[in-house]
Amino acid sequence: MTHPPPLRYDPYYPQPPYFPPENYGFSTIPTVPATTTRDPKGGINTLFVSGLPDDVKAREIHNLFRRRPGFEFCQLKYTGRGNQVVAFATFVNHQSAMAALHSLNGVKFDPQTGSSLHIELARSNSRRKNKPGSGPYIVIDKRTKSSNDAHETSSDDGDSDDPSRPNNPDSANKDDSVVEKSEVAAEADNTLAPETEQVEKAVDGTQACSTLFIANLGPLCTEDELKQALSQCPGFNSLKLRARGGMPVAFADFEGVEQASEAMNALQGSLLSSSDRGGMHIEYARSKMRKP
DNA sequence: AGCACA
Repeated sequence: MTHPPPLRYDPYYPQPPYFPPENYGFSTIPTVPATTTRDPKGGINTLFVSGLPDDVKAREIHNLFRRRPGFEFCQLKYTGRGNQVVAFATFVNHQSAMAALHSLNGVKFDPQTGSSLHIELARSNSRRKNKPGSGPYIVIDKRTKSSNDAHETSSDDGDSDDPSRPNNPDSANKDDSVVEKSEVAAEADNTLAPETEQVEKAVDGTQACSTLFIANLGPLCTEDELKQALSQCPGFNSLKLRARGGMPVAFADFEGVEQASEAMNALQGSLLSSSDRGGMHIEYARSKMRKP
């Protein structure tokens, strides 16, 4: 009920691609030397991701792809078109990129809002490597207010290292003010969102917390099976299972907010053997679990 | 939609 007004949400959405990801329409193309020209199609290892909520974090993109085989690195890009955000994920080869594409395309990224991912092959591969020491996430901010005067990696290659939207004539290759940020600075932008705070809030208004609230568990859910599911997440500390009325809920504590977010990402909607009402529903808890 | 333990 307290969803943010959808007024700022630009319903721009890339249309279905003109070209399917296979070689349809390429029958008349002469022999393509895989030398100097940019590899067409078959050599694309980078995915273009749209359909993201405007408050998506680079960390979330990273968590989305990090378990996919062959994943290398990803970028989050503020397009400057409203609050629209797109992402690029790069894999070791075309096959693993296609595998990730097929397994994640159309997946509901945010169960709260129902926004689902739209993934296509990018036009060109991302070239930026994830440099250690510069932060784990790469954020490209092309929003109108270029409040970042630092340009550490702005000109490390003359190529169009930035795969633009596959279907948008408006993809202007002006100047990529590429700044590697931490995730905190992502939405601290005074251009269009003056209401945003430094604290990270989920779409439903809940606040990020290192403890997770887990609901939609089956009535026969046991602490052990939940622990088993949670222990595959890094930073998992402890679990408390409480039966409220008939439906049990659980609280899972993590080392930090980031690990809790990763776990929520990894386990959201997943089924336990005791599940009888669909997958787990995970949110940030309203307060952190007391110290053990 | 449902959020406890101190």
